[in-house]
Amino acid sequence: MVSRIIPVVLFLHDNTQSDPVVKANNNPIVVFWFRRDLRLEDNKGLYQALKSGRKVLPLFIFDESVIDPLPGNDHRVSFIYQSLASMDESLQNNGGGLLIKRGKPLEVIRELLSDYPVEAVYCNMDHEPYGRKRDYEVAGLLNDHGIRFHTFWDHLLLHPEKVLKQDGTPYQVFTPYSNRWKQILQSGDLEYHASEKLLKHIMPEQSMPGPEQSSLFPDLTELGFTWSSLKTPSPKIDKDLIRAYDRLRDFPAAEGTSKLGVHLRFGTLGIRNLAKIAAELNEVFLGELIWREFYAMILWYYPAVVDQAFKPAYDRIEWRNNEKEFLAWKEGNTGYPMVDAGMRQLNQTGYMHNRLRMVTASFLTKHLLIDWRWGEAYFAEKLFDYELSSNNGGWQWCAGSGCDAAPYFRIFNPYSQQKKFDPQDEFVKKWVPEADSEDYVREIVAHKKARERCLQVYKRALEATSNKNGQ
DNA sequence: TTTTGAGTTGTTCGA
DNA sequence: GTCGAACAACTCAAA
Repeated sequence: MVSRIIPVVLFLHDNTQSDPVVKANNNPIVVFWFRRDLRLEDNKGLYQALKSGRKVLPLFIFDESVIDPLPGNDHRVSFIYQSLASMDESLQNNGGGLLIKRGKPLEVIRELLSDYPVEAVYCNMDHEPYGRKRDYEVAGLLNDHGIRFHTFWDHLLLHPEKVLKQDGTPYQVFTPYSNRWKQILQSGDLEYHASEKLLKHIMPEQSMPGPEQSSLFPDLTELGFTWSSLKTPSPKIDKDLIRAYDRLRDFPAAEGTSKLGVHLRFGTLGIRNLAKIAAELNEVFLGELIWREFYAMILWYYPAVVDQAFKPAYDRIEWRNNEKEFLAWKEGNTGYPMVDAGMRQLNQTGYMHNRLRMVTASFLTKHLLIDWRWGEAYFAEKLFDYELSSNNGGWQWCAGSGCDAAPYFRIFNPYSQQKKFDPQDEFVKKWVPEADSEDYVREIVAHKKARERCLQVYKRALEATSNKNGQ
């Protein structure tokens, strides 16, 4: 396996007392750019900005290239908007406010530089390819203006470059990664950054230029969106749930999972505090947080996994990709109660229980032989807590194509899964009430036949590859 | 350098 | 009903 390592550009400066290029008749300010860290508490980059000795202009940009393709009532946009509004309220109480813009980040920031005497821009780093490219370009722009760009590692606990094998290369197997990760974590990194205590350094709202004050914070409709009707899971950390996580997490009817993914994804909950609690209360729960870091690390070092199998051999699988069957899967009409229950939960709530994510993903890739990329894209569209690295890692794990993936002959039996993890049919009945009746749709494929077909197709693809490589 | 043990979440078959 | 082995072979990680 050839490592496809892309160059890393870091701007980790602690020295904020540099010589700024500022406009003559104005006091220089610094900008804090919120992205996926939508909270005022324990926000590392914000903390550093507030400690810079300058007034801080808090900024959020609705990135057109991200939100334009989304449907008008996208629940994630509503969630972001709501989170911004809540931060804005707190900032108002401190005499400031949040500046909201819609556009292309590079252009918005270029414009900002002409409106404000910006001395430096602060933000927390992004681990995804798009965000890294965006920040690289912004860094270039700021550099051209002699403006410093201070970025901090906040979204994840450990930077991918901190958890490496002894030979300096990244891990590809979870368990040793996890062991090393825990080892390193013990030596710190959970420090609290009390950004919320420093809000007096926020720029007073009256000194923000603009035609009208109200234009600083536009309505959701002005941004081209309407409110989503879906419910937002609470960001509250439920300690009892975390204590019981290893016992209850596999039973979807038990609601034994935290549903905090969405808050980690948008940063409405800080990872440091959660990891601290997890480390104290439940090893298995902590393990899930480490999986999140593991897949982020994989995406960091192997960005090609976004559209390629981590194990190239798996890109030779002859997917059937039947559109009708894909539609039946999406709508939760496969005739397999466990699969349909999961898909309907996703469609109706924007969430799917982890156990069901595996069952439905295994069914799509192995029973229906539909390309994992199709399923991944559908989850990306629907999941409230969608995060590229975790979603991609999970799908490639299920399809067998990922690093440290499930062996391809491990094909979930939807009925065994139901019997084991929903023994009273509680979850299934909730989402597929007609499952027992004659109205229920017939099985789209017979399990045994589909299983054998999958084993054949996978085997053929993998043999073909090893032959081609001359063994 | 070589060796060795191990690797998220499962299923099926036959004794 | 229960239990262990087979399923496939490979690559990783560390000693």
